[in-house]
Amino acid sequence: MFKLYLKVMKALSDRTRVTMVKLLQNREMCVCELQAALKLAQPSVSKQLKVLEEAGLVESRKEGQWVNYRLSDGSESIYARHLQAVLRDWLNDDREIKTIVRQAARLNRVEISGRCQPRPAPKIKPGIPSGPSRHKDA
Amino acid sequence: MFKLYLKVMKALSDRTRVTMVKLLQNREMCVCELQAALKLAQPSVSKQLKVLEEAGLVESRKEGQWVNYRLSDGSESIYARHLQAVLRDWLNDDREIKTIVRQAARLNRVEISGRCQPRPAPKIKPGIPSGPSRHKDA
DNA sequence: TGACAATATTCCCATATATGAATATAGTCA
DNA sequence: TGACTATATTCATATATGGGAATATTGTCA
Repeated sequence: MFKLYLKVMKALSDRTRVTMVKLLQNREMCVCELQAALKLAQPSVSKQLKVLEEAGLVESRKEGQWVNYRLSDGSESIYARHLQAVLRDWLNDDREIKTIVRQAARLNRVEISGRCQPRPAPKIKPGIPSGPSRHKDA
Repeated sequence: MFKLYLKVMKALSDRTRVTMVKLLQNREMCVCELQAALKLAQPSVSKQLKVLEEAGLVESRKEGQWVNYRLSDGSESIYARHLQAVLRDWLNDDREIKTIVRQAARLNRVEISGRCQPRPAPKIKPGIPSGPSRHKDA
């Protein structure tokens, strides 16, 4: 009980995670979209989503190659349910939140595709100098 | 706004501090009583109280040699006010909380006085072997 | 099947945080 | 004033936490 309370409260005591919740209040989003919205490394996004998930605050659902995250209904605990509810009203006028939410509204996973992971030119094995130039900036 | 929210949430995301709030829901308590109830070192208690105070969750008031802490009315922010309110209902059935709160009900600062700080025999200056045995176990 | 994209996991590092010991401060009382 | 008590602050330390790089995993598609 105490542990569950602490898990939910801690999950919602971090800037990144709360921003995620505020984003998900508008619509379901995949990791890649959240990453673009939050401007963080992909592993960071995945990890924070896991924290939220373990606190019973979000749920995930696979859709093709994507994993969509959405707010859970809070059935996990009164803490999750209650805080989900109040967070609908809180922080809506915060400048930082507003900016990110507004920008995220335009985000589209198809647009993001292909540049979601600007990987460092996937290891070219020595001896095979085949394709050095990827569609890095096209 | 976001910062204020985070301050309140973080303040209430720690086991010790939440327990303090639950204790203070019953009555005003001095540092020394809280220390006895929580079985922590005195500096730890003072520091956590400061965190709660800066989040607008508790207030302090001097009374003679004591400093009494009580819950604030939450006028600092909607976050403080709201969480104060829900915390009245939450965790009341938690075993840990119940035990501590029950024990604290019997606490009395006068009883505690004199053994609140079982200090390590306050530095006897060399050359003055006057009083070696204090009322350590009486 | 093989290349690639999206996501998760592991590992490492920098920072934050909770705690206690030592110490400082402030008030009380004889 | 001086000893003592309650509280606050400073300092050091162990642990927790958030972030990214590298890597693993999984699914899609040609």
